[in-house]
Amino acid sequence: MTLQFYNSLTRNLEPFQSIRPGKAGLYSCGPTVYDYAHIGNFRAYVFSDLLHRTLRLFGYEVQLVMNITDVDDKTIRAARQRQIPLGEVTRPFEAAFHEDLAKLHILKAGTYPRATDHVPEMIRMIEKLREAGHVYESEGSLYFRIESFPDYGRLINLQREELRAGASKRVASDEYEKEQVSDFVLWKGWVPEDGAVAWDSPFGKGRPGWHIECSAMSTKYLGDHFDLHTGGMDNKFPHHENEIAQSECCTGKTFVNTWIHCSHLMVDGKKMSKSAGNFYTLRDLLGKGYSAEAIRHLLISTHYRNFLNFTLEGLAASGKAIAKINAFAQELTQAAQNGAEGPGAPLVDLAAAKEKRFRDSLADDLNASGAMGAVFEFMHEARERRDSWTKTAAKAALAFLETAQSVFACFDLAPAATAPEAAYPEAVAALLEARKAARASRQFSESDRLRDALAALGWVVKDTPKGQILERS
RNA sequence: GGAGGGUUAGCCAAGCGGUAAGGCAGAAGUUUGCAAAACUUCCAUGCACCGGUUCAAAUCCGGUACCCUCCUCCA
Repeated sequence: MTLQFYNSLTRNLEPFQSIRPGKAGLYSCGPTVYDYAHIGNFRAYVFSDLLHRTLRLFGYEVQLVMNITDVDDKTIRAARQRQIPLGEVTRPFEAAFHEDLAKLHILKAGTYPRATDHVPEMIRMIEKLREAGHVYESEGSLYFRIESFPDYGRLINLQREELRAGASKRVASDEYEKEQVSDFVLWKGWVPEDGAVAWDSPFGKGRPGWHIECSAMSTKYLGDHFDLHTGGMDNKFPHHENEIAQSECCTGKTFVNTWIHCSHLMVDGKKMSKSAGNFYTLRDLLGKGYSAEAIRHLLISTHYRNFLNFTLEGLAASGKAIAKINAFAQELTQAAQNGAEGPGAPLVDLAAAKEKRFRDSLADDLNASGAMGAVFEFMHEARERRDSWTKTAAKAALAFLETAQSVFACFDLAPAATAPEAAYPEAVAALLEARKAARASRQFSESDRLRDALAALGWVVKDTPKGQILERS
């Protein structure tokens, strides 16, 4: 099956055909580094990673670019409030962002261009647009005249008359400085609130508008015309619409073939957002003891174009689900080492069939839920075929799980051996040792008393055929 | 007001015309000194509602209800 994606530009499912055979250029809208990203933001990045990994699974060499927005109203405001240079606001959050990406097993982009490192490119682009007659000046700032781009509004199916009317009640009626309310700024003339944040340009001292950075940086690293551009639904308008206008008016070429937008993460039926205050950061959740893998599982468990209602209950369910696959991988690893000889055809064939279902699901517009279903079906049906768990077949089964892991990246297929008892605090280790002795002499009331004692210290003890195992309660 | 999306078991969720995947929770059983874990089995005559098309509809068409997003901070 070939890959197909839902293209926001055409509102249709389309077979994916890359511009250059075997290669895919992917631009993923990155963060504004004025604060920690919340997991609603990370849904978009995990979605983009799912796309990235799926493209790789299907043999594409992916060139991924993700921007870091390190100059805008919010970052400048934070710098002013804290009375520190802009970079001292943005760099720590940029570093935190990369740490969070790594924790969520999001593959690294080839480049993470910063807006502040690409101001000359943006200025050149604005100059080109000005020469082509798309730009006008007002009160020291430069604006893009959307009337000069007939295709404006394709992404959101916008009626141009509505724009003219300024249909949104949110538009302040005193914004006269623009010819039309939906014209957007390319270059913001310096104002005192900007403080030291300013660049010299042929249009005077100032700073770039938000939208121009993505046009300048994406075309710099991926070319004037590239394959895929992703982001959250709320970036369709105005951000991506404006990117298209700027880029196409500047280069005269089609900008991006396929636009893919992921839907929002909800909390209590409402969009998770900074402004609403109903958000969790990755750090919050890790601090509560949830694993990054469970978070990743939850984020990919719903199709990217559907709303995902985030709950801690759902997160706990994800943690339990992935633990079962991990245990299954353990069993298979045992069989791969100690199993019988022979082809084990039933298990080998089953793995091939489920892998096909897995790949077909992903190819169909990134249906991760269907693909995850294939993995669980495989686990159950493999156990029904235990007779065929030969060394060879178990290796084939593990190979399928590794393929699944190459896209989902939420399992632990080779978990470390249970920590030795010596690794526990002394008091805990002593209780464990005493309980072990009590159990050896079948003094179960003493054993249960020691279990309660451990519970009082915050540990749950479980008896397995291999001995006692401790877990944090 | 305009544009777009949604409604499938207690919760999450796939399904894209051929008779309801999967996960969590729950129930019973195997195992266990007892638990836990693991494993096995069970768990929607039904897909918001009302019509229509069809041999066949959760899937297509028309309508109704409710929910959500966007319409220049937003991933």
